[in-house]
Amino acid sequence: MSNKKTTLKDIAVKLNISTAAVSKALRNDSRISTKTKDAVKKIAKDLDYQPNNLASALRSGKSNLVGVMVPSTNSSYFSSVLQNIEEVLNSKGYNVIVTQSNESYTKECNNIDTLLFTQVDGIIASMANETVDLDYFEKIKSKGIPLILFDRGENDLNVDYIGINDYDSSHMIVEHLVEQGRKNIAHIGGFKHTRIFNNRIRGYVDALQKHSFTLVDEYVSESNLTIEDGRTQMKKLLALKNPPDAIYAASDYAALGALQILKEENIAVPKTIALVGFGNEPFTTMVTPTITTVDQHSAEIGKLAAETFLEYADKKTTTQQLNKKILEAKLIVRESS
Amino acid sequence: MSNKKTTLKDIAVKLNISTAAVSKALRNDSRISTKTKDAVKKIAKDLDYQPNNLASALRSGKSNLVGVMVPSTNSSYFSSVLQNIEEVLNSKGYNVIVTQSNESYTKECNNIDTLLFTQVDGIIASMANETVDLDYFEKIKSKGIPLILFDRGENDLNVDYIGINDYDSSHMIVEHLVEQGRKNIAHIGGFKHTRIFNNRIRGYVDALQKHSFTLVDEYVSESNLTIEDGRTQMKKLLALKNPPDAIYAASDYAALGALQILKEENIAVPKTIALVGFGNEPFTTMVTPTITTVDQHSAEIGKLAAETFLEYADKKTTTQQLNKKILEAKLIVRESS
DNA sequence: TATATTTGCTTAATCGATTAACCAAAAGTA
DNA sequence: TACTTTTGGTTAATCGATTAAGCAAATATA
Repeated sequence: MSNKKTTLKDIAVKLNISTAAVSKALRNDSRISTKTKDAVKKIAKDLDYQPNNLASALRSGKSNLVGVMVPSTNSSYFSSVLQNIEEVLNSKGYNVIVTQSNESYTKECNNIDTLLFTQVDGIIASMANETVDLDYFEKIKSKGIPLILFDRGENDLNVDYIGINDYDSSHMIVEHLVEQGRKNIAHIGGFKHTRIFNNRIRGYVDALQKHSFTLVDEYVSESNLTIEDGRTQMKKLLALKNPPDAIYAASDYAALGALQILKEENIAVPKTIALVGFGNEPFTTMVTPTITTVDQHSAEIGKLAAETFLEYADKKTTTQQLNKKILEAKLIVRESS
Repeated sequence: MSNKKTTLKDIAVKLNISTAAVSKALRNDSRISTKTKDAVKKIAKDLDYQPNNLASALRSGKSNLVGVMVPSTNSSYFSSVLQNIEEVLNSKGYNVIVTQSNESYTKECNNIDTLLFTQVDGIIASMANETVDLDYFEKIKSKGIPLILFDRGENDLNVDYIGINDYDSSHMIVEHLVEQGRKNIAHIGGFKHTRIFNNRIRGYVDALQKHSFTLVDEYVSESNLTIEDGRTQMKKLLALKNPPDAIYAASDYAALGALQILKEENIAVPKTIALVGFGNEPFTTMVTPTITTVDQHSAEIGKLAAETFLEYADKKTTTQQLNKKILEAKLIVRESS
């Protein structure tokens, strides 16, 4: 019908008052009479008035938009984090813009530019695996926009970080496998330059040492931890003259790849080789055998990330520092170990 | 350092020219000298100037923001659609705001309000399962904002729609099962009030008729098609005095639930009972046996949805009508059938 | 009654980028 | 030389909502 958005002016003209009065009436300013307020609200409803966020955002310097950048929304972990961020922020009047980096540094830089261009009030991000150069993230800081990192973070940026204790998680896993009587534990790991994977590797190495196991170099690999990577690394491990009797993969996807190979080779899991993944992806309960894994408290992390942003939300100046909120991960033992 | 965003004015002051000149210089207006342009661009770069999108959006009436609403990002189908929408739109200078309805009608209404409030230039959506009332979607239309539906659409809204041919897909599946010698084919279906599920049910019924099979009422059920629903329905089917020898589930999740029960009951798949899902979720290749399913061309649908929006993007008036783009789904035969 | 206070608005400036309208100086043309 | 055209800008209005400042009328106070 009207095919045109209603503005404050439309209401003002209709009631023959100023737009200022209309604006105040809608925000329940005490200097506007109840009579006028009621009249304004009635017309507003009739005309289906909705405030133009762009205008108020421009005026107030606040867009009420928060940018979230994840490697991919297509993992139950990130999807759940996202959902919780959205929930918390929506309840506080913020909207969320989601962008995916697809683990690409270039895409990540573009996304950051996009978010800054859109005038977001803050950015919550988990870094791409290949990201090493932090210039683009520094750019966010230099514009005075609060930056909250989760999962894949970076100490050197000196901003807030929310994640689990990866180092301890590795200990937990190794401990568990040792308890099961395993002697030769291999680790299909992520790249060392990504802090969380580095921590998992360190945790693995130190836990072995704690139990006086010797570290076999061939037992540790670095990759992107995809299903395909899991398959490749598993094949390599089986080809060793002394193959391991337990595998700890730093992602459920890699664990799944490993499991596929083990099944193809008719190797009994967990009898001959035990398997542990990381991330508690839903498919770990769908396959046979179900895979032992580590839960990363995605919901909690999403909430904490959002709440951390909110702490900065109404301050005019932003000064951030390294402030870590670390949750304890939870080992979920299933059939594969 | 500066902790303050650079504006046109900052550049203008530095060069002692008007902001209008700066604006034109940056957009390569022919009425600005090369010398001035170069000077402006240099300062812009030095000060790390980034245009305030809110201001230009307000002025031009275009936010360059497109809202996307899906039931959930946590499915490979929606995630892939999303990724492709984003890709196409980003390349044309648009940003994407993603919201999830979690299959809730209330959340969907809130999301629509949010998107309208944010002044998006268009909305691409797939409806929640429980949505029956179309008032909120009508609201989008009445504001003159282009609306593109995909997957879960609705003819009565008279807007563009992109999806697969659900009716034909059911035929394909039944055809396939009949070829495998199956006589008693059950259907774990979605709710009839959702058009796509209704079409799948109709396709199933008509295909049975085509092969002169009698329709057994107990063989058809309606549910939300979650894993749990799949388990429940499968149990019911097994409890019948004449259980089916083939299951066609309208979602992979329901198919997975059914498979879990079949395995628990030690029923051979596909020997005793064949199983077909819908959606080609990655886990269908991860379980044992791998599940036969239907691919919905998520990437293609995402691209088409984005391109359809772009057709309206620069027109001042929007008049939409029912305009369907239907892709043929692809049957992917695997071990379960 | 005279002054102070409160009520209920209006006016005008502002946020930052864009653009129509305008103008002075330089260059071109007859 | 006298007029036209082009060049290279400037001024001011605009998008819609918000808000500081102002002001007249109504009400309260002494």
